Amino acid sequence: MRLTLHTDYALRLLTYLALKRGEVATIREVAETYGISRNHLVKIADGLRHAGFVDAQRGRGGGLRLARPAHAIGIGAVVRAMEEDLNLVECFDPQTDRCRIGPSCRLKHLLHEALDAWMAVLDKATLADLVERPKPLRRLLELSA
Amino acid sequence: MRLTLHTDYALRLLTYLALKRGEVATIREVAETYGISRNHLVKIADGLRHAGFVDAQRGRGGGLRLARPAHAIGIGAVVRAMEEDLNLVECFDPQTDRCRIGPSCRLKHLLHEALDAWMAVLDKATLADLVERPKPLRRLLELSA
DNA sequence: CCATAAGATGCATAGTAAATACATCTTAAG
DNA sequence: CTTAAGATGTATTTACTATGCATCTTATGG
Repeated sequence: MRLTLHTDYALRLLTYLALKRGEVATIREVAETYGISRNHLVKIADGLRHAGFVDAQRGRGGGLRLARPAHAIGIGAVVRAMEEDLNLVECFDPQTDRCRIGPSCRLKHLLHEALDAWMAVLDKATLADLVERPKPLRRLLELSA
Repeated sequence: MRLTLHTDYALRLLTYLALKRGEVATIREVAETYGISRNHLVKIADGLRHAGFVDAQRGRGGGLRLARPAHAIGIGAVVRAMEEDLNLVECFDPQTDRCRIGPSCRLKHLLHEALDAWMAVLDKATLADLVERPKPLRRLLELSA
């Protein structure tokens, strides 16, 4: 059980933007800072834009910034937006379910319960909580204090 | 985020064995009943045997049976045994962690918390809970009432 | 004691999804 | 009108999961 890198990188990007305090950051800058693929991050930024978490400005001097204050960006919401497939098992999706005992299986309920518990934890936190202590983070990212 | 089919099939196999009430079932029989690959199920049965959930008897008249009563088989334990990789993100594993903000990142803690909440739900249930109402399940699997 | 039916094991292959790269288009600033 | 930025679509690579196949080991029954 893993989250996709998409989700991981999306949260890193948002963290970076939160630490920028409203200034724009370019995708290139963020990719180079974290040492990850610029092309890949483009897709992720696009996803975040479509989901309404970031605003993008094209052209010279452009870049990305948070579309809302950090405390208004829930971590659960970000995960739900980026993680396309939260079907833990085949039978979560009626389209793909081939399991014979589907109708009477209690496992599905249990796994749904577990997933709800997982999401509840993520829904309690916001991006602001992730950058509560900005100083060490800004140092690690080589952002001016 | 998905569980592997390994885990899914392992739980189906255990469910089948629980419904057999101590009688042996062959891997072939279980694979054919669920309509899944026999070869694949062999591997899964082997994993369950190594983890101590089932006993296997080779040779004619052999097969699988639960190594312990259903109420002593925790669902969380099965998931932990079958799901090799519970590293939700890169930074969960110090071996693979390349993230620059690792040391100060609060996300890791949050995701660990969420994973604990998820596991807590699974740890509360046992195989016995999954077959609490055996009749409809036995009918769906075409096991004699 | 041998034929057969079962699991055990290891290797090979296929299928799928994620990650990455590349090319081109659009937009805005100076 | 040049340059720097994001937008978009396609192609490729890679990794992992799932599956298949071949062979070995073990036990039972005739």
